[in-house]
Amino acid sequence: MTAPDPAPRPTAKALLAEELRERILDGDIAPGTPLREEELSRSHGHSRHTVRSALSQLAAERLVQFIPYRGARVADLSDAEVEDLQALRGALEAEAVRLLHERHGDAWPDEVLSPVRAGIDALADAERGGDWLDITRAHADVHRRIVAAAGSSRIADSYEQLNSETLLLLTAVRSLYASGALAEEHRGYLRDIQSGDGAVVREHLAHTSQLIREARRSRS
Amino acid sequence: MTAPDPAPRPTAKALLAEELRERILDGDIAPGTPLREEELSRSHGHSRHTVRSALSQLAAERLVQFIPYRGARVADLSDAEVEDLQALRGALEAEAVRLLHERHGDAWPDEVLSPVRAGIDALADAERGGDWLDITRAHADVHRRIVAAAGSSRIADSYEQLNSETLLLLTAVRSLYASGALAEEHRGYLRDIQSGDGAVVREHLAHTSQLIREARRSRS
DNA sequence: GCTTCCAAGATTGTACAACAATCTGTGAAG
DNA sequence: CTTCACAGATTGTTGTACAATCTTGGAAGC
Repeated sequence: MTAPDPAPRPTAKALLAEELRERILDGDIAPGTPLREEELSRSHGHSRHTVRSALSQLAAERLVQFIPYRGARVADLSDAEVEDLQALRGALEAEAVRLLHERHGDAWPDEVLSPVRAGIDALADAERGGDWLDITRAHADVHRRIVAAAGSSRIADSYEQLNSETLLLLTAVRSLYASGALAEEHRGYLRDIQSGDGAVVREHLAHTSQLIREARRSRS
Repeated sequence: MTAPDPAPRPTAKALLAEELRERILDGDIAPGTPLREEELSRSHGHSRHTVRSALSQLAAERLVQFIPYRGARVADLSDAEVEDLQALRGALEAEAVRLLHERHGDAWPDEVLSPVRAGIDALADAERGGDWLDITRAHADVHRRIVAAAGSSRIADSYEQLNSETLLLLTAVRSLYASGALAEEHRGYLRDIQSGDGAVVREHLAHTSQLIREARRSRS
């Protein structure tokens, strides 16, 4: 009996997509920037065909927008779309929390809480480190771990996608949290969601949305 | 001021994807069937490149599974994956219902209810017609309209995707509902969800899941 | 001066062909 | 009966070419 595909060899398309995704999420390529096939082809040493598949892969992940005969550009979300995105994230995270409560009641076991706590510890480290990108990713990771704990791989997958998009829209924002109190805030959040109440999730996200909105405003 | 892209001309890739999607959802091509690039290329008169992009588009929609060097085949969901899929659908529809309740209270206005009622009427027609495929699609459409009414295009999009997948897994099942009482059942459902209670949604979906599970069992 | 329209240039979409990389099945060797 | 190697099948990637479409700059008309 063999394990089911632990590591399917990466194709050139996948590698290229990975590299571009990385650069986009690092803010190396700003939202709205056109991604020219010919240019990427030259700079990355792949054929235009391969570039095209990598781009359409990223388009499927919504990191780039692809319009026929007009090419691909790094996605640039409107305020309304940001709002919508957060609503969707809320729906998934609230459902994850509800499932966890349904299964474990008001006091979740360590096997559930531990990974999340580890994520929060990593977030605390990142905050001490002070690098904004690290903090953002550590923050996203805390939420991802909460959703993953619910055990629905499908919900976790969808959430993962959205996380990626959220990271993207945060690239334009360089200093969301001045305080450095994120880790502490999330310890409280982890305590509160054990009630299984979706309203707690939505309130938390609404707070984040608010910060994002302000940050975007101050920068346009 | 021009309207924002009402109808971007369809590319060959999009047309081919559309055609394949249609055939897959109609049950014309059974789950598990391999989709050979060369063969599709010949039979549809497109280059292998075009076939490949169409296939990877469908893979992004999860209608086909794509494994490097092994090709694409029509997706075939395990029971666990079906369960997971329903959980995700539940999360989205419950959130849509919650949003609608938040906005409209316990008695939703006609502008919200009308499209859904129209969908239910269409479902009733389909039931009278007796064609199983029509019934399934009309049923899916009722739920889609409920989610769409919530006004979050992002949630609606995600739900649409899942609907497509659900339709796919139903292709293997030819007689879910013997009764022909679907339309009536959904009039009741539409009444009940106006309370905004997600539990109503989950219960309804659980019922559907149960039927799907039995139907799959009796056929393997 | 301003708008309208057209013609290059730029960019993407699709095709054909070829070869490399990888999987799969079949039969020989043990 | 199992293991292994090899040939055939299939996918991954590249190169090139051309068609389809968008974009831009400027000429013509008001």
